[in-house]
Amino acid sequence: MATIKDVAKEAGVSVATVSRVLNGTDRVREETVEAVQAAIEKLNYHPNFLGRTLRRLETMKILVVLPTISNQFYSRVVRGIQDVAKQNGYHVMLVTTENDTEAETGYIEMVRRRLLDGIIFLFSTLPGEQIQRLAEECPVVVASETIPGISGVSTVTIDNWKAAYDAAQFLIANGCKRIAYLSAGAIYGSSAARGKGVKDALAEAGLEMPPELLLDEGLTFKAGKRAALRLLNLPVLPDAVFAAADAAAIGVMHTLLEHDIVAGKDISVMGFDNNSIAEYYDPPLTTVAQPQMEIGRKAMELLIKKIKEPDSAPEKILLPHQLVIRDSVKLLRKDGSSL
Amino acid sequence: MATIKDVAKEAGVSVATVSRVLNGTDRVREETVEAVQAAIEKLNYHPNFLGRTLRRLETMKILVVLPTISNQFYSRVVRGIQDVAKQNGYHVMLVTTENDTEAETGYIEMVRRRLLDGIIFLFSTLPGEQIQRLAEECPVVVASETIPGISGVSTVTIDNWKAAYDAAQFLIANGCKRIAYLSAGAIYGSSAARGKGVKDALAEAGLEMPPELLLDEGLTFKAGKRAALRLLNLPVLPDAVFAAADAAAIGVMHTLLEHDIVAGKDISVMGFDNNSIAEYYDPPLTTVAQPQMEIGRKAMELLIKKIKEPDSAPEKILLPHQLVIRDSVKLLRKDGSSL
DNA sequence: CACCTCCATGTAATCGGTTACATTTCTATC
DNA sequence: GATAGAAATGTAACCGATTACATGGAGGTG
Repeated sequence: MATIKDVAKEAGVSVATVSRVLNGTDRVREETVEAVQAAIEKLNYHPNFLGRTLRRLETMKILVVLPTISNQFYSRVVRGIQDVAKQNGYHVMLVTTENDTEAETGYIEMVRRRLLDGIIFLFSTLPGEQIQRLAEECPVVVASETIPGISGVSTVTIDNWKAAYDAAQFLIANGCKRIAYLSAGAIYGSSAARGKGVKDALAEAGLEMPPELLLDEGLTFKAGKRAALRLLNLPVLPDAVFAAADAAAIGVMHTLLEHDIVAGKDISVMGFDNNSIAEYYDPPLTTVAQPQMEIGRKAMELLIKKIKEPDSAPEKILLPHQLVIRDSVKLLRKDGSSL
Repeated sequence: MATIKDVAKEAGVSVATVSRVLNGTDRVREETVEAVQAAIEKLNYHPNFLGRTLRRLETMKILVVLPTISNQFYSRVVRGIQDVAKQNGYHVMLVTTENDTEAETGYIEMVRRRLLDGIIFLFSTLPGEQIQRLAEECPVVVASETIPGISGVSTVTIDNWKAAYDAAQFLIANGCKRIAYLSAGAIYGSSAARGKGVKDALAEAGLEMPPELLLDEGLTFKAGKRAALRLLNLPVLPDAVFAAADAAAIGVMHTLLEHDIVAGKDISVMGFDNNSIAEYYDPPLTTVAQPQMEIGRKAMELLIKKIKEPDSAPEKILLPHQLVIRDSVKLLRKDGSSL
């Protein structure tokens, strides 16, 4: 592996001159530039970033922490992050925690130890206080997900409570009285907020949420299938199932269909996120859309701001959500007479 | 940001002693260890990795290049990589190229410049020769995908030609004579190999592959839908559609169904990869399974070998594939009389 | 020709660690 | 109590770059 010294020797100049040619920071005579470039070419030299970043104390790299990569929702958020990152000359690296707290700790150490300029959490298995502490030392943004018990960290999310509240109200307006809610349990802060939104909407309509309709099997397709089986074992089926992710909602519809219960006709089903499968499944799924790209873009903008001005105050950004009405919810009045 | 010097001063020892405490490389008196640890605690010190790796010339980090993260296939391969990486103390970082050659070049520079110990390509937009050149300088493994025109680089794949050949033979054995093949065009080397497998199987049965049945719309759900529309515009529909990815096969089935053509009854459809949606779609999709986790594991093993012994010879590993027969292919003899 | 200026380049300090080697301190032995 | 050897710690070189400052030579001016 050639170093700057080898190049300098080869070209018959000092390392400083080579560095100047590499960075274009200072005037160098044309012939010298050519000699250096010839040496670089000949030795197939590539500057070692470590030396440079050690000196400059910035890496132009940021880290995004995801729960798992097999999720279309996150892939769109990441796209948004990458957009803004690219415009600003940053490289984006992704890591998945796969529920491995130890590994995640390793990754955040990389930020602490200045191997990366900042970090965006789209999820975390770590306790809020640890993230809080990290944020006091390094640029940190939390996006899409909320982490209980943190303040002083910039976040970009939708209003999960309101989104679920709106969804539940839509179901209630269409005659549903018993609404099951599928979540991923306590790991996801957003799940809890959404649960509360459903409960509050029900309460406002004078309804309640019996505990047997609160399922936290998880939010994958398979989890949806499991949840549906549990619902089928109940003495009476609920009027509606609201799942905190589209994949789970589709799992529910899939299993119900195996028992000849058709979503949109015999029962109402709603999802969350508006993945493309929601549009194409049969029946197309009514769901809550999040502005995924925009979440990513804003998160990266906040992170860059924090990198450039470490002392700037944290911001909490709420982006708008949207109900996407398709065919999986049984409408009370199809003619739209007074809905 | 505290440095090792600050800690040394605080603890009243030299930087060397602090370093020894941090790395446990040498004997240090118990009381000194405690004093240093107290200083570290007090200053909230975290060693800067750059200094260390600069000296040691290894980062214990590797990079995985993916086309996109919204693909379950890759997520399983990555899981396999992460398994082996973790056992060996490596951290795994992911980057997606999103068809951005320039960005990808940036990432491979990180490896060249020793910011990372090695790189696994699950895909690449770069010309084969560039990867070839990189592999001569740094540890590189190509997995799951093949890149045309490279030698001297370790690879882990299935036999894509044979897998497609087997799939086509299965279709032919079930009476299909006109088989459409959906691929992603020239970017993916595996697509081409699979195309050749189909063609060779057809040729062996005395059949041919008319050009209008060779579609390279891409391999997403939407691409499958587009391809189906093109097939529907043909004077006669093919007997079978073989897509080089499950998502595309399902897109095909989806659009055909909109025209009342039912896969498994009116037409045969096969996919590739055996994603979980293949199992749960209606009808469940007949497909070719790849040992995704194993591909990832083997790839990481090869990479570690290459990192430890840079001069070891490259290996080309072929892992077994498997036909997964479900209901999307119309079987000639349902009783199994002489299949 | 002396002197000043400017340009190109070299020298050496520096970033934050690690580590070979040197030095000091302690312990054991006679 | 002198001395050898081991243990603990310090000193300084080093990893590969960047960059402030020093230096030397060319060209211009009076």
